[in-house]
Amino acid sequence: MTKSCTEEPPIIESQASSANWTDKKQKSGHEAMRKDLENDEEEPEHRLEDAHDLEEEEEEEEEEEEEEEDGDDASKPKRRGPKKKKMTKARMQRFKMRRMKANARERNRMHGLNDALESLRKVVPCYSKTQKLSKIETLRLAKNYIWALSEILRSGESPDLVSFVQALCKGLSQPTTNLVAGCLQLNPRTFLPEQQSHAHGASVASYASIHPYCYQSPGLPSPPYGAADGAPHHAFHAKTAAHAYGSTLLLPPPPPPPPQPQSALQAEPFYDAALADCAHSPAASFDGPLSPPLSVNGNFSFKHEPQSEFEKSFHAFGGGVQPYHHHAPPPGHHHHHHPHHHHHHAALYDLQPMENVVPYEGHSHHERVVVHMNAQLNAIFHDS
DNA sequence: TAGGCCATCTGGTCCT
DNA sequence: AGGACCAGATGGCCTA
Repeated sequence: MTKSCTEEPPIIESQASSANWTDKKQKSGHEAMRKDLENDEEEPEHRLEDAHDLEEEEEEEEEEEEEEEDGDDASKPKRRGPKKKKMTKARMQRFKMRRMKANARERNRMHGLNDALESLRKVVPCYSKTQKLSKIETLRLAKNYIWALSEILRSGESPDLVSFVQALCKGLSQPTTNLVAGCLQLNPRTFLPEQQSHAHGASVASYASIHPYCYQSPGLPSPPYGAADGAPHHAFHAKTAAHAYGSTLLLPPPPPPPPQPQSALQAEPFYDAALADCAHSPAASFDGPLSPPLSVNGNFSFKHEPQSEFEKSFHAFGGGVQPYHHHAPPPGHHHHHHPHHHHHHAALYDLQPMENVVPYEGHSHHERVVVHMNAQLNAIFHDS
């Protein structure tokens, strides 16, 4: 099929399994698909019978081959290198079996990879079960996020929210940028140069103070992955950032987002997922513990690049560290019995809430969330 | 319909 | 030899 298989006809069975996958994909989740595929792995069993029967055939066929090959050698000029054995039925079967096993392994391997990617999605800002980031965007966002966190750890300073989001979104596609902005409850319009001033007051630290998981920590830009990866020309300064990020952050002008959750913004706000996770048992939906700030600390060996462009802009723009006081919410904080979190920070930080961001409905675990956040911020801002 | 994303198959290479 | 890893190819689905 794909490559010219001179001696191997297409393996039709495997195609069937592939079709199986894609069909199921539409209906149910990956889990179901995976089960099917696991069954598919067993498929060799019923084929094993064939192979088994052929085992006996094999001997005789083997002899046949020899004769045939001898004949070939005699009639044609000698070929060097490994003989191309004729595909007997038995050999064909063995080949198929090998191929099927290899395919199954490869599938599993890719599933493992996807699982890992999924767990990465969960620890990166902006996790949504309904609207997943693509693989590539997940990796990009993760990279930006890591960079941002490490920079914060290193500098001990917290950038303003706009800069932070810009940093996170660096190099991301526009839809993803929208998504991230939405998840962080930042109106994409805020990115527009002329509107940036609105959000400048809000530091990432203060924002984080009400976003536990969602906002595991504030962050800074990552090396532009579109450009030379090693050369950090991060412009954290919002003004320069607006240019540096180019079209990525320059979202299509104002048209106020539709009232109903749409496309990129219909994803659960980042904190939705986070709160949900907080609300559930520790196991939640994470494969392992959400990488806590401390482990971040432990894992990072941030190379201090003295006065990189990034640093300069970071220091130029970042607010100081804002100690976290979760009992003393910023002015304007209205405590509802069932507070909608986006209302909270919208009021608190003068951010422009996304009109079409789905409000979080399961706020019954706000307290826990706050505790989480507290711990995280402490870790981020005091333990490093 | 084109382009993006994805899952899978496949053959090659390297490692154990 | 067999498995892991990789990259190219292919085809399906979805969306703008």
